[in-house]
Amino acid sequence: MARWEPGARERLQAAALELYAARGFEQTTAADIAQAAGLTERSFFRYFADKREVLFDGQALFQQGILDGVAAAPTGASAVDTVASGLRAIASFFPGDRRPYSRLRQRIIGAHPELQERELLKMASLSEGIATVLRARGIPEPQATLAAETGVTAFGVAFRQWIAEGEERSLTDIERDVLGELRSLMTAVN
Amino acid sequence: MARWEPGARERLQAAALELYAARGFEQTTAADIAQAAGLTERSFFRYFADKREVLFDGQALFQQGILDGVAAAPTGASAVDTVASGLRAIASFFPGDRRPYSRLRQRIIGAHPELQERELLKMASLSEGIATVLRARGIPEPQATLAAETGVTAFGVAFRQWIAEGEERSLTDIERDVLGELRSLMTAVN
DNA sequence: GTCTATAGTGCGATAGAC
DNA sequence: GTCTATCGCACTATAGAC
Repeated sequence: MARWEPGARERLQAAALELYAARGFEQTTAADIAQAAGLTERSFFRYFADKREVLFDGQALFQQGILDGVAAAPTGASAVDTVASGLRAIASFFPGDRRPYSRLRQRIIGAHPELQERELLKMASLSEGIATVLRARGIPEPQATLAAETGVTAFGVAFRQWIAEGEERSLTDIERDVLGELRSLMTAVN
Repeated sequence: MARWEPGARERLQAAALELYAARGFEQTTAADIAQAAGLTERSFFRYFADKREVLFDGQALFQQGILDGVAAAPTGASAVDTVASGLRAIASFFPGDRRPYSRLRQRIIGAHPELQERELLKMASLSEGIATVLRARGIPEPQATLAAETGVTAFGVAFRQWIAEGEERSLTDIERDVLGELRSLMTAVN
């Protein structure tokens, strides 16, 4: 038998999710998580910079998915349409069968301000990434930042709706509706 | 001479700002700040829940200022106009002579992800507060949340421009421009 | 005001894969 | 032998409990 089982990272993530859900974030020590994953506390911090980061490991992939979708928009598309292309692309990361997991994870994050902080930072980093792509496509400031942040806002609203109890529409459909609402909000004559 | 000088809270804030700017956030301990303010480490944590919070003491007033402005909008105004009323109201919190202070503070926050996290959480709380007022005024979801978050985005963009080097326009003027950009972004025909 | 748990870091040791 | 994952230990600082 090997000295260490493979998949330590995944075991740590799974254990953290479970323990955070069961006892809460603060009531769970890094040592608890490590032990549940068959490792020591020191190893936990080799994989994750801090106790929060263990819940955000998929972020890089998620962000790249959106950025690829943004880059795939036709040249000359408006800023908003370009960002919308990113949102459409990322919807495939959240198929219907992922809803229960997303719900659980979001419930944990929502219950702990420290975790919300981290999530907000990730979203801000995503906005900045999108704005950078937009600028590279010739969209000037402040339009690039406004379009990027507004798009991330729309994604957030759509995502929260997607994991709402009883919701059955796909994330793609919800995104489309939310973007429509946003357009009519801003164009209201009043 | 009094056993303790008045204004302990303010002295702690000033000392923290100075030390964070001089050596960085992580290189500054709570004890350092307390000592610079003539207090003990224990007292620091009596005033502020954690090392970050010392930079966000004005937040409650700031948030209330916006919410008052939102509440002051005429009944029946559109969601976006209602939020814009809040932004206009808060601009008076940032007169021209406050620019140097805001710049310094923002430079410190921008240099430290932990502080950005805290700021983002404060802004999220502000969004939620605005959305709550909008709902109370009869604006349904998801419009309330979209308008609130979009408004906070616009404020953020305007504020960052206001503290940019060389910028001399008032925050009010910049806000108006940013809101105009946002409107034309969303109404672009393309 | 003191006392304590825990987060998170630095560094050296070890044990297996190759 | 090298390389790398993991461990062990010492340590500081935060933050909360008493």
